[in-house]
Amino acid sequence: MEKFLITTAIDYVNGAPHIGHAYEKILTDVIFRHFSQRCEKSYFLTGTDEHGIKIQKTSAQNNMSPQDFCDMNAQKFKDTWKALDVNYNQFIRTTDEQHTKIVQKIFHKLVEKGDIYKHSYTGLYCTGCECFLNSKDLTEDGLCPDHMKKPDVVEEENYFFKLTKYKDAIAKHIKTHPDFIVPSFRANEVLNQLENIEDISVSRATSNVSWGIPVLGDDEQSIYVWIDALSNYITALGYDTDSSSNKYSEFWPANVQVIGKDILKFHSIYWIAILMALDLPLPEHLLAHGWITIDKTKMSKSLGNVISPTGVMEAFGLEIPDPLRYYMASAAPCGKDGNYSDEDFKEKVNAHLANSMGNLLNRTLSMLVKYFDGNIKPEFLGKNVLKQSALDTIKSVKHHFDYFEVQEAAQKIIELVDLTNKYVTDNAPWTLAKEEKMVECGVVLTNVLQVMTVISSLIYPYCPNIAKAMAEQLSYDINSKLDDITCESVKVGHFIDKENIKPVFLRIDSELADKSKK
RNA sequence: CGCGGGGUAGAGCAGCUUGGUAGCUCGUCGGGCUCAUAACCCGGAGGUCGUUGGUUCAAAUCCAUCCCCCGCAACCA
Repeated sequence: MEKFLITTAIDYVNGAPHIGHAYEKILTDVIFRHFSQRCEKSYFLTGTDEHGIKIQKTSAQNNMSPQDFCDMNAQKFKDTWKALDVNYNQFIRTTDEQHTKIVQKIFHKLVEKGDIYKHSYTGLYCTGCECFLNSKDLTEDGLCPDHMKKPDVVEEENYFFKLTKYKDAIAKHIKTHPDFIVPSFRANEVLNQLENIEDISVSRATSNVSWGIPVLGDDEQSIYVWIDALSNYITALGYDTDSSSNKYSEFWPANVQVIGKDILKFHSIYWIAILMALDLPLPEHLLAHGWITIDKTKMSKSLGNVISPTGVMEAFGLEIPDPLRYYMASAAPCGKDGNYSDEDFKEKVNAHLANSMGNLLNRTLSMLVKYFDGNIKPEFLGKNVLKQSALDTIKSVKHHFDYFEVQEAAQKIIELVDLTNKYVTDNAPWTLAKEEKMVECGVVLTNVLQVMTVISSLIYPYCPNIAKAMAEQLSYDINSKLDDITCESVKVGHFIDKENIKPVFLRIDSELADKSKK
C-alpha cells in the first residue's frame, strides 16, 4: 500500500460535539493510525459543514452572525478532537474561501455538462419550517407535524442534478465491488434505495436560504448541501476543475470514507454520482458505522441523555483520552450499533488496559530490576516460545483492519496479552529466581519484554499515550512499521532503573490513582 | 406478506455456510500464586441455544410455521 487517505463525515456545527461525533472520529483515527504503521504516506481529513437554513436560524436566535456562530462551534469540534488525540492532517470548513470558490466551479462545470438543469416544481412549503416538506412527512390531515399548520402550495424554480442518469452505473459499481460498502449487509439497502431515486434539487432560493454558497452567475440561488458539503472531500485536497494540486493527485481517491449509517445513501448514491459526473475516481470503501446508544437508549436531545466525550473524561478524572478511545473503538462490531455505559466503560478499561496489559509490563519490569538490577544479559536472548504468537497476532490484527474490524482487532491484541500473562504465571520467574535458576528466569522475562514491544505497537492506534509510555520503558521505537517488527527489539545491556518503572495506566478508582492525584 | 438483520448462562457476543461433547469477554463464587496496578493464574456455578413441528442415527446448526426485537424505506452523529 503506497498511500492511505481516510476521511470522516463533516459535522454540522449547529451545536457542540457529543459522544456520537466522537465515536466516528475515534474510529477513524484508530484506523488512520493503524494504516500509518503500514504505509509511507497517510492523510486524515475531517472538518465541519457550516451552511444552511438551520445555522442561519440558530445563529439568529443566538444574536450572532452565521459566520461568528460557525467559528465558535467549529472551534468546539477542534478542541474536542484535540482532547481526544484525534490526529487529523486537515480540518476543512465549508465556509473556507478555497472550498467556496471550487464548489462554485464544480457547480458551474456540471451545469455546462448538462448534468444540472433548471426545473420549476410546486411543493408544500411550511412557513414555520421555512422549507419544503414531503407529502409523506405530513400528518394524516395534511399538516406539518412540527407546526400543525397546513403548508402552502408554492412554486419554486431550482437547479436539479441528474441523479437518475447515473443510477445504472452506481448499481453496477456496487454489485461489481462487493467490498465497496462496508459492512456488506448495507449494500443491499442501498440497492433498494437506488430503485426509487429521482433527480435531486441542488439549490435553494437565496431569499429563503441566504447562508449558502451563491450559484455562479445566478444571485437568486444558493448551492444546497449536496454539492456544497459532499465536495469537501476533494476541495480540501486541492481539487480544481481547471488544474488540481499535487496533494489531490497524490491522495485521491480515498481509501476509505467513514460515515454514519444515516448518511450512507448520500455518500453511496449522491456523492458517487457527483464524482462520476466530474469524471473522478471513486473511493475504495465507504465505511458506515452504527450508533452509540447510552445505556441502551438512543441518544437524543429530548431525552436529555446526550453526553459529551470531554465530560466523560472529566467525570472519571482522566488525563489521557486513551481509555475512552479504547472503549469506543471496541464498543461495537464493524458497522453495528454500540453502547456506552459508565459501568461498562470502567469495567472494560480496568480489566483490559490496567489489569491485563499495564500490569503485565509492570510486573515484568519489576522482576527485571529485582533480580537483575534492570539488566538484560546476552544469555537471556534465544528462542522465544511466544514469538510466533506475537507475529501471528500482528498478522491477524492487520487482517481485521483490512476489513475495518476495529473491535475484533482489539480483541486479538488483548488475547496476546492474556496469553503472555499466562506464560508468566506458568513459568513463575519468581520461583526460578528463588531456585537460583537465573538464566531461565532472565529468559522468561526477556521473552515477555519482547512481546510487550509488539503489544505497544499494536495498541498504539487505540491508546497512543499508553503505548508511548510503554515503549519508553521498553526502550522501543514506537514508530516502527508493523512489517518491520521482529519481536527481537530488546537489546542486551542495562534496560531500566527502578525509578523509571511507572504504571502506564492505573485502574479507574484504584487506590494508587487516588494517591497520585493528591 | 416492502427489503434486510437478529432472538445462545446475570450483561455483551461467537458458533450456524461444511449437522456430531455449547464457547468467548465482563461480572459472580471457590482455590492457587505472591513478581505486579486489591493484580495475575486455575476451577466452579449459571443455558431445555425464541415457539411449535419436520428431515436425520444425531439439529444451536438444515427445512417449515408462528411469536418477539431491531435496521432501512423516511435529511437522527
